[in-house]
Amino acid sequence: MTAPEGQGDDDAGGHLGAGEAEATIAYKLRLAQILAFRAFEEKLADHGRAPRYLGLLAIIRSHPGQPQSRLAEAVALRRSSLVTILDILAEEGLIERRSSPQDRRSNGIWLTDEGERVVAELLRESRRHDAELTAGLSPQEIETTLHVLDRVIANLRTGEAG
Amino acid sequence: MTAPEGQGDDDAGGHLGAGEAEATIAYKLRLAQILAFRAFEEKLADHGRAPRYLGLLAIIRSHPGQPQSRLAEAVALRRSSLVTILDILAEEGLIERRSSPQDRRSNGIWLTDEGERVVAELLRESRRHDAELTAGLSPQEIETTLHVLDRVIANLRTGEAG
DNA sequence: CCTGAACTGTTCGATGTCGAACAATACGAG
DNA sequence: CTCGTATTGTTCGACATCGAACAGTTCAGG
Repeated sequence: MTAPEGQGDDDAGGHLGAGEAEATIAYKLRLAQILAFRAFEEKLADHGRAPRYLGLLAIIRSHPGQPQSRLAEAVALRRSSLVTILDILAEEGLIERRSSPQDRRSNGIWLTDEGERVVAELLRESRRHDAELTAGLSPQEIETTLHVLDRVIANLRTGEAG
Repeated sequence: MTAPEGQGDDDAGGHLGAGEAEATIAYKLRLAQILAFRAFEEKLADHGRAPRYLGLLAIIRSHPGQPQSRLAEAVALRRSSLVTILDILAEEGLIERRSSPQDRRSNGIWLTDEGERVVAELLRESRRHDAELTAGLSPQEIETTLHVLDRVIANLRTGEAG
């Protein structure tokens, strides 16, 4: 019943499907994420690099003063990758590194006032963006999907042996 | 009810959440995709670069002989990115470029016999991987999520003005 | 106190993806 | 046929992310 196109047929219009691989969560997840991320960034191309790192910025807002390593885990990037990112966000005046008094190795990361302002605005945009993504879907379907994604993330994180 | 941690609290254990941004599909989508892709690649680190491009290979298998530009659209990458990828896959002996007789600009892309073999094996692995991702979830929840992701992808693709 | 293991942020080289440009080819309007 | 436009694969420079290495720091055990 769910055969968007005959596999192997040289159909003229529409997009190519992946045959049986298309039935997997991982496959659709990747496709959807690439397209969603791209669309969001293009729509806000005039907002500097903040849109790309909105997820990170939102975490910093909810958890001010956390060390970089903790933030890296939260956004599923590597400590080394976060260095450059925070350099950029600091240069754009959105965040601040304050060296921790308790632990001289680590920095606490904080939003600047400008950062707070930008994040608040971009979060509004992101809600609008999400509404576009999910057009034509019921609130129930969306809620189920959020729940499933939570579980998928949790399943993957328990396997994350440092 | 769904408050994994108090926002703003300096909770000791667990992972940091993104506050209100966490409620969006786009945010969870990105997190889940990064973790899933990474886990799959690490598990199959000894299989060359095929795991990373399994989605592409599966499409080629289902639609042999398609031009590169078509494949690029299907996997949501750019034409220019696909050139290097196909170079690698050709060098590993998994695919073949055959110049089209009808249009001397374009190449048809085909799996080699080795490619067919590798893809078949990796698709088995990917099904196993997907089962791990979705552990603890009901078939209904998974089906709903697949449906939602399909719709999200469709919504994003209609906006893709060339 | 001392010493070694673990953790922090950082640098560096390798690889992946992008956007803008390009030559070759196809094709439609006249 | 002819000319302009669109498309195809490609190259190139910019940027993002990674893994491996590193120095500085913390801390537990002896």
